[in-house]
Amino acid sequence: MAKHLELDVLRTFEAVVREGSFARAAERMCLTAPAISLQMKRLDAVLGGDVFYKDGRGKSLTDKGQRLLEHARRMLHLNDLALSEFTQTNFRGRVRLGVAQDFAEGALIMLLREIQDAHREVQIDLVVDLNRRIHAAFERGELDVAIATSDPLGEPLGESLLDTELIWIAARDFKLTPGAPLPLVLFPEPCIVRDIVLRALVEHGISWRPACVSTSLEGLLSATKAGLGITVRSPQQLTRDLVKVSPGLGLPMLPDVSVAMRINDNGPSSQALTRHIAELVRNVVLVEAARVVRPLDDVVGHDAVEAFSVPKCAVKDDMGQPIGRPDRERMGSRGGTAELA
Amino acid sequence: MAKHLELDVLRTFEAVVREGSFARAAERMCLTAPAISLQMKRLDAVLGGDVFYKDGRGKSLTDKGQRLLEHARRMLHLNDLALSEFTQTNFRGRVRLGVAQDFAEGALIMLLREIQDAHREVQIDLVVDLNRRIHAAFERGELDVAIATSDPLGEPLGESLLDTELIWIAARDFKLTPGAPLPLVLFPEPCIVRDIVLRALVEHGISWRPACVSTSLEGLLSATKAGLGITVRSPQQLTRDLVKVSPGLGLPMLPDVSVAMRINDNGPSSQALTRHIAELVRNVVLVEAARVVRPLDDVVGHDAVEAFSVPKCAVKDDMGQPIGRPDRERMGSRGGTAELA
DNA sequence: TAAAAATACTCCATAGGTATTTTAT
DNA sequence: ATAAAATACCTATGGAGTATTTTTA
Repeated sequence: MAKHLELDVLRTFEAVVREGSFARAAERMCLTAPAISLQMKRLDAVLGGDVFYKDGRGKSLTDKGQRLLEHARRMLHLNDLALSEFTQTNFRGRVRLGVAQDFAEGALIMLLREIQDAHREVQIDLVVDLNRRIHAAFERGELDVAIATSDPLGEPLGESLLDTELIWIAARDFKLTPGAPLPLVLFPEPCIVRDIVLRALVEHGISWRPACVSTSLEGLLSATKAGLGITVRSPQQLTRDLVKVSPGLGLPMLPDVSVAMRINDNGPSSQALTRHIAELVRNVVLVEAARVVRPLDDVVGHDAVEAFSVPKCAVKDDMGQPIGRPDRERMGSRGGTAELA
Repeated sequence: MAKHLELDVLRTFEAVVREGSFARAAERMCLTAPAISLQMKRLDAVLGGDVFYKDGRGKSLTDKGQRLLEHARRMLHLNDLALSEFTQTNFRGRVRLGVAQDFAEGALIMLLREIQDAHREVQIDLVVDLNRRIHAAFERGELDVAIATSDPLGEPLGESLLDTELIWIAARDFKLTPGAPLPLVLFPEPCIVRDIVLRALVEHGISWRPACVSTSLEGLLSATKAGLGITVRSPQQLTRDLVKVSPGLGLPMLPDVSVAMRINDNGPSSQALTRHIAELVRNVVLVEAARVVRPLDDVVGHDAVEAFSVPKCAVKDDMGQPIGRPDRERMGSRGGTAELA
C-alpha cells in the first residue's frame, strides 16, 4: 500500500549533498561508487525523477532535490534520536557544548532535554555566548563541540554546516527617520555580526548610533520589536512582528555568513560520546535552518511591497566551496537549484 | 556507521498496535503472519529487545515500545508527507474536512498548508466546530472526513483513534472559593464535554455557575487563563499558565473520551484523495496527541504538590477494545505498558 | 586524457512465503 | 481444541561488489 523511503538511501543522499560528490559520499558511507549511483537512481525513481539534473561532470540538486534534502534531514534526525534513545550504548560522561545564541533556541534545547531523559548518565554542559567567545573557549579546550558563525576575515574553522543570509530586521511598524543616524540594535563587542554590519555601514558612509546594546539575543529582539532600532540577524529570527527591511531603503547588502561546527575529539570527554552528541546537534541545526517562517507579510519599507522569500541557505562542502547555490534554474517558491559537484 | 530503522517495519509495527494482533496486521499490510512475526523480531533486535513482552496468547507493548510507537508515527508521518509532496499523483479535487476545535491547532493547520503548497489542484474545505456539530455535518453528508470526540452515550462511530483524559484545568494562580458555586468556563450547548462535566457535577452534587461560555476554544482558554473559572479539556491544552487542578480538591474524576475519525468514501470527492488526506490528518492527530508539554510545574490545588504526568492516551482497535492500557507493569515516566491482543 | 558517473554482470544476503510446531485459553 | 505466534526451511528478489564503458572538462 504505502510506499516508503529507505533511510539508508536518504543517508547516502545527505552524504552526497554534504560531500559534493558520489565518490566522496561513497567513502564516507563505506560503499562503492556504483552503489551510490544506484541508490540515487532508486531514490530518483521512487520520487518520479527530477531530484538531480546533469551539471557538467557531476550532478546538481533540483528544487525538488533541495526540498527532499530537508525532509531527509528531518527523517534521519528522528531516526538517530530514536536509536540513540533506545540503543543502550551505555553512554556516560560529560560533553561540553558551546553555541552562539542564535542556535540556543527551542529545538536545540528540546534535543538536549531529550538526551538528558534518554541518557541519564550523560551530562551536557551548555555554554551560550557570542560567536567569538565560543570560538575562543573551544580553542582554549574548554569545549568539546562548538557551533558558531565563522569569522569571515579569518581562516574557515571546523566543518562548515551552512551559509546563512544576514538581513536587516525591524519591527513591522518601524519607521526609519531619513537623515538621522541609523538606530542599531546590536550585540556588544566582540561580535562577528556587529563587525560585519559596522564595516558595511562605514563602507557606504552611513552614520549610525547604538540604539540598544544587549548581551542577550532575547534583549536584542525585544528592543527591535519595541521599535528602538533595526538589527541584523539571519532570516530565522523573522517573526510575525519582526520583518525584513526592504532593500529599497538603501541599506547595504550584507554578506552571507558561514556557520561552522567544531569538534574536539581528543578532549577529556569520551570520543564516541562527543561524536554522537555532535551528530545529533548537527542534525538539529540543519533541520532548524531549513525551518522557515513563511509569513506572507510585507517587509518594512516605504513601498512595503516585496514579501520576503525563504532564507537562502547554501550547504557547503569540506573545501569551502558552496554546493548549494540558490537562484538558478527551476526557481521555485523555496529557492533554486543547488550545485553538487 | 549509522544504523537505520526500516520504515516498512515501523509501518508494520504501527499496524500491529493499531490492529491489536499480528494476524490482523498481516492482513492490513498484505503480508503473512510469519512475516509480521519476523519483522517485529528484527525490530526488537535492532532496539536491543524489550519492545514487547509476552502477555498471554498475544504480546503487549512495554514502555519502550510505547515510546517507539511515538517515534514510529512521527517518522511515518514525515515519510508520507514527503512522498505525498513529491509523488505527482496528480491529485485534484475537493475534500471537506471537519474537526473539533481542539484539533484545529498548529500542527493540523500547518499540514493543510503544506498540502496546499504541494498540491495546488487540491482544495480542502475546513470546518471547525463543536464535536456534535461536526458529527451532525458528517451525517448530513457535508463532510468527507471528520475528527471529533465520540459521544460516550451513543454508539461508537468511525475509527477510534485514541482515548484522551479529560482533566480540570485552571490558571496557575487560580484560587477556588470554597463553598461558592464552581465557576465553569464552557462551550455552549450542544457540547459533549460540557454534558460530561455537568453530568459529573450533578452526580456529585456540586453546584456550579457558567462563569464564561464561549463558542471558541481560544476564548475558553483565555477566560480560564484570566482566572474567570476552571475548564475541562484534554491534557494537551496544558501550558505554562494553564495547569491541571489537583484531584485533592474534590472535583469529580471525568471519564476518558474517545476521539474518532470518520471517513465518507462515497461522497462527491475522489475516494483516493479523501483517503489520502484522511491518512495524513490521522497521522498528525496521533503524532500531536503524543506531543506532551512536560512542564515540571505544580498543579493548582491547596497543597499544590503533585506535578502532573503525561496524558494517558490509549490506542484502541477496531473493536473498540482498548489495547493501550497505561498504569500497569514497568510503569515508566511516560505511562505504562499497552496491551496488544 | 583524466575525473567522475553509468552500465554490465555476478553473487549472495535476506526478506517473505509455505508448512509445521509450540503456546496458551 | 483452537487460535495465535514462533520456528524451519526454501526460494527469489535485489542490493552491492568488480570490471568496464561512457561522459565531459
